[in-house]
Amino acid sequence: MKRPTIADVARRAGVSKGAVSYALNGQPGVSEATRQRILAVAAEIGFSRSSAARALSGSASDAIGLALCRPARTLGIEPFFMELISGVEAELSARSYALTLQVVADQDAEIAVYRRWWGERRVDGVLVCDLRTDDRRVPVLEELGLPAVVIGGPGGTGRLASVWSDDAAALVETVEYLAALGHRRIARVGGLPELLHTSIRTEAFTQVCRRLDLPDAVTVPSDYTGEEGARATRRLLSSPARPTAVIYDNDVMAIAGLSVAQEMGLAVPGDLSIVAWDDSPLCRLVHPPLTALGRDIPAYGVHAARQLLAVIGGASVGEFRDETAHLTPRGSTASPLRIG
Amino acid sequence: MKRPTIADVARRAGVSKGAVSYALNGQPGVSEATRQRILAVAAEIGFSRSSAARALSGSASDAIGLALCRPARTLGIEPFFMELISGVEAELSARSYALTLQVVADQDAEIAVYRRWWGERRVDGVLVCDLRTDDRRVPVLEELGLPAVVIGGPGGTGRLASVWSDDAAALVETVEYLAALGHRRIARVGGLPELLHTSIRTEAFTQVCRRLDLPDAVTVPSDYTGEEGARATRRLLSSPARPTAVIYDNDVMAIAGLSVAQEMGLAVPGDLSIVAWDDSPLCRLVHPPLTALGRDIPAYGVHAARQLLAVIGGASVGEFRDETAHLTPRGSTASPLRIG
DNA sequence: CTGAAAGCGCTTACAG
DNA sequence: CTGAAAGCGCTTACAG
Repeated sequence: MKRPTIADVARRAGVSKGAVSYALNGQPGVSEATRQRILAVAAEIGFSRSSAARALSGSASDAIGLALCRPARTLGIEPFFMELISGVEAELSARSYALTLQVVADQDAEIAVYRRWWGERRVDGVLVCDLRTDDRRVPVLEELGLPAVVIGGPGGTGRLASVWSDDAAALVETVEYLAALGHRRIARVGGLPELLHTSIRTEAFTQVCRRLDLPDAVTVPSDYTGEEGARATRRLLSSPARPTAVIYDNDVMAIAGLSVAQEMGLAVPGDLSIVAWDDSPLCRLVHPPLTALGRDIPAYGVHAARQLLAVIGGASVGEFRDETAHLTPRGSTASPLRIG
Repeated sequence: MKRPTIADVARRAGVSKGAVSYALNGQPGVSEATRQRILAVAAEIGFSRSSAARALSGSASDAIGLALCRPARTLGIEPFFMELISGVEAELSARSYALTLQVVADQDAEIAVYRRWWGERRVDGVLVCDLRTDDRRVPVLEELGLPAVVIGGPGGTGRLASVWSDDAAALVETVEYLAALGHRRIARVGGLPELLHTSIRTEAFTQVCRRLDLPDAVTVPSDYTGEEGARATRRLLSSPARPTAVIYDNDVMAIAGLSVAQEMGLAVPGDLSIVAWDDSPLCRLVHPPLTALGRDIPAYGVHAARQLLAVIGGASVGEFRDETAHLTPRGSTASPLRIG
């Protein structure tokens, strides 16, 4: 059984194929009555336009691309991407756009995917994640002319549109909160050092600690996995002047840190306060629940998708500053116990 | 700057467009020398075939679809889907297939998406998740003739190909293990009751408990969220004959259950043993680490994708039985303490 | 407001 | 083994 084409609709509605096309695209060229009749016929015979034929005729492919460059093991465990995707989807489905997903091994593979997608006209634009310091993907996308929105920044996005959140401000708020509780030795377990937002956080951390005259504002680099988070925590808690508070760059590492503290016989929050970035349901599941920096990630995805659709639509789009993460104090932070 | 077409390659290589097409598709019709020359020219000018034109000419669209019908909040927190997707991707990228993802609100929306995808020739086939008892999607896909592989079963998949794992066997192994430790009152916090694998597990649970002569083999239905997992656990632990062991249908609920037990002053595993399904890094992060039922989810995705590509290729494909989940004992299970 | 026609970039019989 | 040509299903100027 062949699927109906635009010619079937035209024949059945007694009009030309062109008229059907205009009616379907909501363009002038057909009377309102004709348009309604055509739409009714199309619905009746279950017609939907071939996306291939549309794309070939110069229309958009009505799909956007998202290439994810993270090893499978961290992809699964971090809620961030799925939440982002669900937001992106919400915006795309509303406009009948499809999302093409591709997991890539490294930046070169990612760049090759962009070239292929654009060459094949498979996507109308892409969302770029995990912006790095001095990111090689940015100039390639600029050169290709592939519509793109970078999720990250500020800065480092060249002439590409972007959506970002003020991580520096969120970090400062957190350190000030811990300092107000009486903490003096605050450490941080950071994310992948090559990511731009990691260096933005690290820089902000160093500066605010200097301003508040806190010593030893050490950041231990990590990779977002629980194993590395645990290792970094052990190292920090074994040091002679161990910190009384640790800020983690994601929820998984924070939970691993909590476990390590308990293993080592340290009370949380009595002996150690813990703050997690990327608030998630996980933070509320553990005992004590974790104080966390959170924001609406699905909404972030919605905004990114909206920006991209605007770029695809030909609009001149710049930076969009999303909500700043806010701190939700829970049971894992308190004033440090007086020692001796 | 226009992107190169097959005509550009043909002109530059001094052959017809047809020859280029044959060369690119690895079909007979061109000599090996010519093929190499054509391929070299194509690479040189950065040519890739328009997927739209290919699809329109009757070739495959080289994309498969995955519609996910879960609320955003559970999508993010469960590693399962991301792990599955990373496996699916691994198989697809190797064959240059794209993955089109769509998050849908309910089964009707999902069915509409299948109809649209097929009508638009946007995908060559689909992967179907979260199989339900008496699933309405199955007959629709059969009628449409859309190549599909159902992830789930056994049973309930009609004439569609499927990939499944023997949850009943895994559950029996778990109950026998707990019984061997001396547990008599074992409960279970189940997943969404409408999912087929939930009812398969529930049925297996009831039967093995009867066989082992264990009383009160109660299953509390839930929805995979931490909140519901916590609520179900509170209910179980407050009952007069509280269980000494609980099996959870996912990791998130198990972690929530652990938290509740600790809140209520019950020692794990002394007073309560906990087993989590869907072993994940999370299970190793908490304290004590959770005994869990696990299997290789990315591999499951690889197998599902491979099956689907076979179906698309016209092969007659049936059920594929994947690895059975195996139990990894960790600190959350032990013999129950003798009660006074 | 409508109809006939060209064209998008491929694939694939069909002659040579 | 190669070349010329039709056709996939749309969109969009271009005449009427």
